[in-house]
Amino acid sequence: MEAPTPSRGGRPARLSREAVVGAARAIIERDGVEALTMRNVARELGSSPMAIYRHVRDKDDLLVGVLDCLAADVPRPRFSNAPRERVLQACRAMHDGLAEHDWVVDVLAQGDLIARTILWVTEVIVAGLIDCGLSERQAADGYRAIWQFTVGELMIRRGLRRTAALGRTPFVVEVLTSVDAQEFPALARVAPQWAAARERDS
Amino acid sequence: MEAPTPSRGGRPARLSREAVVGAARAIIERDGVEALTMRNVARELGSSPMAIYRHVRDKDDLLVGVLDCLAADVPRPRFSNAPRERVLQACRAMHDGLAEHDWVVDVLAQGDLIARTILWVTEVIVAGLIDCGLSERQAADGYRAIWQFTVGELMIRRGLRRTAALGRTPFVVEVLTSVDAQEFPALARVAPQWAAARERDS
DNA sequence: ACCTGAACACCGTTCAAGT
DNA sequence: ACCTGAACACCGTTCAAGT
Repeated sequence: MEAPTPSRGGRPARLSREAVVGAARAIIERDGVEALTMRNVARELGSSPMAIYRHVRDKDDLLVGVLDCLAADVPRPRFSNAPRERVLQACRAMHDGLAEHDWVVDVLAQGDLIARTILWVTEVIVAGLIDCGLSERQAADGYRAIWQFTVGELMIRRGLRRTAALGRTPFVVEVLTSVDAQEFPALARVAPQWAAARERDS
Repeated sequence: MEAPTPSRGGRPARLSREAVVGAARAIIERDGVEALTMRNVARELGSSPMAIYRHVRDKDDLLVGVLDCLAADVPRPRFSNAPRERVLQACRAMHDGLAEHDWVVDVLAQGDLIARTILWVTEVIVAGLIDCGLSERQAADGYRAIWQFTVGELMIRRGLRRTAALGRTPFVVEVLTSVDAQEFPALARVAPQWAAARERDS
């Protein structure tokens, strides 16, 4: 999984999976996910596009690599003694870790992925829920709900960021605030509330 | 917005926005979103790729068109008298309407979008929440939470479907069930629970 | 063993020209 | 006014060849 082979003889490797993933991450953080192309990674490394395929199976594999090395950077908080508080801390760590790089939802949308390097968060959450008195089944369901909520939040936040980056007022806000009071009285009443888009955890 | 112009003289139109959107929808439902290319739409209509741009601004605009005509098909349930029940009915309508075409999360991930033809669902939910005694602010927040939860569910479901379509067991399930009991005791305990992936509403 | 160059089969979109 | 053809600037990836 790390080096392609123990490298017995032959031409010495100039690239490595680590280097390729690193270059990909640099590109994403500098120019956004949409700038991540195999050809750009190659340019970043000063090599031909095809050299990359020696160290990474395909673009998806590369993306998982970046995801994994990102997850490794999520800071591990000093956990409280109270189980309930511990769960919240872990949720916050997960949420903040992901929110920092909101492009991950693009990857998440692609397929079901999980970074092994972040399993400790899952462990803390599930353990905390059990310590709160939940059954194993309830804990599993609880984790699923938390994950679902988090993914939803990331996705919405990303959409809003995108249009914000374009300098336009979000399409959703525009539609919801300019609603016809005759047709949609309740929506018209709450219209002023939408602008106050705050951020919260689970 | 509908026809490009009232069409005063000149060459008669063979295509229309309606036809283009219809072809796009047919392609998506037959072959999946990844098959939706401008060139494929053109082929479906027996025209040149560029003819399409006369009726649709760009690919995003086309996608919004499909989304809108899909939303128009969401059936409107006979609503209960109890406000709480009404909210649940509307949530279910929204969820089921979206779940039927799970590719919409791809579009949602692209940017913040909303189909005007489905605002009635939003109206019912917000009105119902207010009737339940929530303040306008609470109702707005409540709707946001429901939407977030729904989007998260769709996204996860889509990821699982994708890998299921490939015939593989989901990556997430694989990782979570093969976890090291030493390192992650709580995860090992709940491991048997993950397989039972059921479906629920908010 | 590792890397390169040329090539394949695609994209979305612009632009000038036809009818 | 509507449509077409050719072209541009891209993609990810395969394959045969170089070192």
